[in-house]
Amino acid sequence: MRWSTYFLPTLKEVPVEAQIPSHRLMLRAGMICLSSSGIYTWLPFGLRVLKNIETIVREEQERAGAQEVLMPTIQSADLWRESGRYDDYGKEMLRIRDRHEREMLYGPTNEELITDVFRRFVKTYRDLPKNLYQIQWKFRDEIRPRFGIMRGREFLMKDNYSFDIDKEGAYNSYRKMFEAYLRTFARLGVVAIPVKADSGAIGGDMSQEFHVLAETGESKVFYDVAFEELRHKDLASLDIEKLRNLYAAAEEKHDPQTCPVAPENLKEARGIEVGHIFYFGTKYSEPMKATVTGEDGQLIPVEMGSYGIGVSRLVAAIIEASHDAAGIIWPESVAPFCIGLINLKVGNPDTDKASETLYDALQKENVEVLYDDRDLRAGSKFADMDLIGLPWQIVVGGRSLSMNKIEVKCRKTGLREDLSINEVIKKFTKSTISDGKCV
RNA sequence: CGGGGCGUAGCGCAGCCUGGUAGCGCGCCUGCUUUGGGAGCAGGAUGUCGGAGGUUCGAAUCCUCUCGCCCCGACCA
Repeated sequence: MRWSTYFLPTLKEVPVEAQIPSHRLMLRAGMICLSSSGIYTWLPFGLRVLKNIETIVREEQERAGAQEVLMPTIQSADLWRESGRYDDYGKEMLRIRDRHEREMLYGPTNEELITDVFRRFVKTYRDLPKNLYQIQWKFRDEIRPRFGIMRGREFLMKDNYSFDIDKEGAYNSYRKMFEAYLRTFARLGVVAIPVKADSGAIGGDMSQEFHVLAETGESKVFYDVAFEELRHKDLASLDIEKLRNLYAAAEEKHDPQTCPVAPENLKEARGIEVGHIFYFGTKYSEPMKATVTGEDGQLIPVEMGSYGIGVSRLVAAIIEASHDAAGIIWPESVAPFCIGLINLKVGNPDTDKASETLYDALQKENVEVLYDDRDLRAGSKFADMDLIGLPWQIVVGGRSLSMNKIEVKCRKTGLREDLSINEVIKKFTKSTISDGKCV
């Protein structure tokens, strides 16, 4: 992509309304713009990140055996009356009427809908277990939206629902999701700690929240220091069993008296909730009559669990966990582009030629490159590139080019090296996988 | 919903108290000079002062209403 033609409106000055780093940086990096309170338009650069996260979440859901569906955003109030939640949910639920004065709502979550889908088709224990997921926009009419996308009213969420014949099956589904979540967050480049938590309005007795550690997190969490190894482990070496048994708890659930972790191994931090998994048994299947015939011929309400990942919130959470004074530092797995190619002297035949050669070669190799071909001063281009946080910067300028070298800078470490054009191409094509992400 | 704050050029702000017909920085346009970390000089464009009503000879400024946004609290992926 050539920056000169790309819709990427960066801001030099910090917008006043934004208080936390992710909100400021998302506005300054031209990722989102406010439409109305808690509701945002995703601009091209931000949308690329959102899509990248979505892809990883989707891949890990499929790997764990869940199947994708897409349910409507607008739902009928009748279904919610069946579960009893139409009256319970309160003002967070956006209620609307259609032209026939029928009561509708914009879904804040989808247990009722999925239970309805399930009960229509599944009648026997032989068809269990099932696990269905979707990635869909939700709306919760928060009393006070804040922190940009972090706490918006409209948000993109992956939600899935497991159906099992008995409690043991349900726990098994739960465990699979636990593992899928650890894998998902690890791939997204963040450390997410699974903490015991209240299951809130949705109900149930087995429930964990996944929190990305960041100073601006909304809740306080306590956890075993061993979780910090997550940061340094690759996927293959994740020891799920060990992680499942480590201690972590939200502030409300943490009791220093009974905590099994020695004080010197107990860490305290703030976290951003990006995922929530819980088992809730027959809370919906019973009132909504989602039953199957068991081996003995009796009707049994199915055992359910539900599992959420805040996809749009993750964009902000990742930035909270990965930025510096100059801007965003994208983990490579979610970066909107792998490389930012800066031509410092647009119009100069030598830098133009070298830049175009690199741009073409990398594109041919399927590496995602944002080529800054704008005719601006060096300082602005460096500042913009640091702000938008692409993992690698390739700088083509007179200084190094006079020695037939190109400068390559790692955004995260700040380390630079001078390479020949061919070495640059080799460096990035060798480490590239098919979808254009650097490894 | 309760408490506080703010809406003036694309962005960040001053002007408001004490009414006299709108300004600064950045950005934008033109030209020249500059060219590896948000350039310099010269010239230029841009505002129904959030909206409606009122007071007044005269309102960005005073009064009333209204809309929007932000912050603190209870609530939440």
